[in-house]
Amino acid sequence: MAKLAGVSGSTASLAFSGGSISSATRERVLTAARELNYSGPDPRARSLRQGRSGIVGVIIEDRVLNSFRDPMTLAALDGISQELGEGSGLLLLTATGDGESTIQSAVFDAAIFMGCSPHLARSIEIMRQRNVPMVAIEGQAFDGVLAVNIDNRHASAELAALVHTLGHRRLATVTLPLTSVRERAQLTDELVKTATTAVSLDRLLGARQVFANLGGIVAAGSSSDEGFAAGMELLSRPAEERPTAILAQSDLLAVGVIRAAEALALVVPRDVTVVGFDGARIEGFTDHDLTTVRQPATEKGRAAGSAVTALLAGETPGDVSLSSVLHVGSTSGPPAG
Amino acid sequence: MAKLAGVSGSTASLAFSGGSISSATRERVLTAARELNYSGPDPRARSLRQGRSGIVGVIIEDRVLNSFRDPMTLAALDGISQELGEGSGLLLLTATGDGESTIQSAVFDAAIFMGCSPHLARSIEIMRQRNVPMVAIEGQAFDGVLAVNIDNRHASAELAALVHTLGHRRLATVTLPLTSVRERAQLTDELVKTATTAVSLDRLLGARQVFANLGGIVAAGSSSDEGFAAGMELLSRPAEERPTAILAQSDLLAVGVIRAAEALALVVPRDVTVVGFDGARIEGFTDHDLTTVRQPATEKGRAAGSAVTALLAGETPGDVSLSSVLHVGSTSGPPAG
DNA sequence: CTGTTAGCGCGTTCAG
DNA sequence: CTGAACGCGCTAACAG
Repeated sequence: MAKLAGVSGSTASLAFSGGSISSATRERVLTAARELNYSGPDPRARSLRQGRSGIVGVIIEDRVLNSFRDPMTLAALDGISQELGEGSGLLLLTATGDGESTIQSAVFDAAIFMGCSPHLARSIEIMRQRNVPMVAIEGQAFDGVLAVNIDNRHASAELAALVHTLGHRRLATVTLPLTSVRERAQLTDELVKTATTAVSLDRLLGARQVFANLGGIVAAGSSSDEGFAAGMELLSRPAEERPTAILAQSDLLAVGVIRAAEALALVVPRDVTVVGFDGARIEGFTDHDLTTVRQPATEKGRAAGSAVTALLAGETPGDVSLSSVLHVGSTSGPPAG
Repeated sequence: MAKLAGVSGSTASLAFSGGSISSATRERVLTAARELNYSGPDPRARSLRQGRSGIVGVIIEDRVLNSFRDPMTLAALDGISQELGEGSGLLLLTATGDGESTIQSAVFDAAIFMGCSPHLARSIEIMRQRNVPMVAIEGQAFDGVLAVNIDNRHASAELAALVHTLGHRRLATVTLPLTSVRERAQLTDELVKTATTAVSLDRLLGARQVFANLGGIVAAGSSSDEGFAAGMELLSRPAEERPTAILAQSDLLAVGVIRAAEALALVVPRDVTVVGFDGARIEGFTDHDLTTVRQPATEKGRAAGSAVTALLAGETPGDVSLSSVLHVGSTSGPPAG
């Protein structure tokens, strides 16, 4: 025990954690510590004793690269980080949901799920037993998990209504992945039934409030490449069959769809209306002003962070619901003819 | 002690950590645990006892958003995550270098610095005393910190040589930030002297091996907006004074410079040659094939991850140096006239 | 203001 | 293969 050296017992503890102690003694302790190459309390022991580690777990279900290439997810992470400050670290855990992951053996005081599906039910169960506060950002509702959501369904319906008002009747959607499978596919009812990703499902259901049987393509992720591929598939048809409007579930997808349209010599919005979702500022997309819904991405993170803080302080904050705002840009217009 | 319940003492430990134990007993322990709502060993206590937490700290000096908006940094993080696998979590620590940050009190077994400056000297000192293995990705060399680097200087010189060979003699550079100050500025010798960011400095020095007094602008970050602003500043001059080539220290900056050129009605590469650095796939930048240097970004992360694994296993791996490869695209050409 | 005592929850001995 | 004792490094409470 390094403390017994120069001075005394656990008075050292106070010296390091800034307890009430005479500054003379504190000096003595600190110099003694230096001579003995003692660098302050061991974080592990401290966290055992205090029952707190200052770590907040952030659980994502995909690879790091895929998750944070999406500007909205990254913004949310940034919001969390801002709100929690330098006082606490963010423990990034990727849980694909298969076996026992680190999530069960890792040290953290609270958990934030970012867009996670119910695959993690078992992990959640364990954390609940341990009394670890949990917050889910746009995840499926779970008992004992505080939810931070945006009005996906409503906003999506609003966007669809706009398109409907413009006069469009034959349209298609490009959705985000509905499950953890990352493969492009036709949007079928069967697929919808097995959907586990709340965000995608809500946005779809919102759109279907206006266009009941809306079909289209499920993308393998949120990128303009995926949007391009889906766009090519949807728009490579004779004008009479081709959708006159496409609802993409993210701005990145929408940008890809627009590129596909241009590659097919179609003019947006004259030949086809394209709308997105997110309100992301996309590098190099300056030719058009995308019609979309702007969601408060950073705010989601902040709200989650502040909820965690409150929960750790023993308070009992309620669910949070944030709202997005419609932005009518230049990529939507009445159908041709 | 939950264990004393259904069965026995600390035999439970073996049941959970998979020690040699009769599977009958294990079953008994596990069911008893379930009934008692005992969810396995407490991570905090376990980590104290074992001296291992399964957590690797990743230290960045900027906001989360700024750091990971850069595709290279994100790719490196992904590489780390891939290499370490689900077995260990990544603890994201933002250390601006001011006061005592979480870095000193956080629980982790090893640390990876991503592009960190010597501001963290004190933190590093502490971790060294604690015997926490450290790896730096493109950071300044530090005693006891394993370095994972790419050949910034060499690659930059190679790129500059290409431009020189093409016949350019009047040029400018747009560098990444040289210090932790995020402000656009003229590149002065004074600024270079106070530089703390190894990457930027190395790339500059490499270019100066070919163009001795190369001047230009220090950007406030790696984004096309910054590149645009710098490009406007450099290119808004009469043709006789205007640089005929611009060396940007990142692809995002280069893209911005090209946009600035286009905004000024200059044609690339006829009126001005623009080269980047990174080899990033940039969303929506498809008109040009950027002349640049492709660096192995994911590899950097993997190398760091694998070094950490080795260090934790008690091995003593050496520094890693990865090399980039020149890519001659369509944004470079001989000077006009 | 300082020193003493008693665990935090677990992994590891060592004897049975 | 099991059960009992000990200690990891620290800190909350209390006694001096």
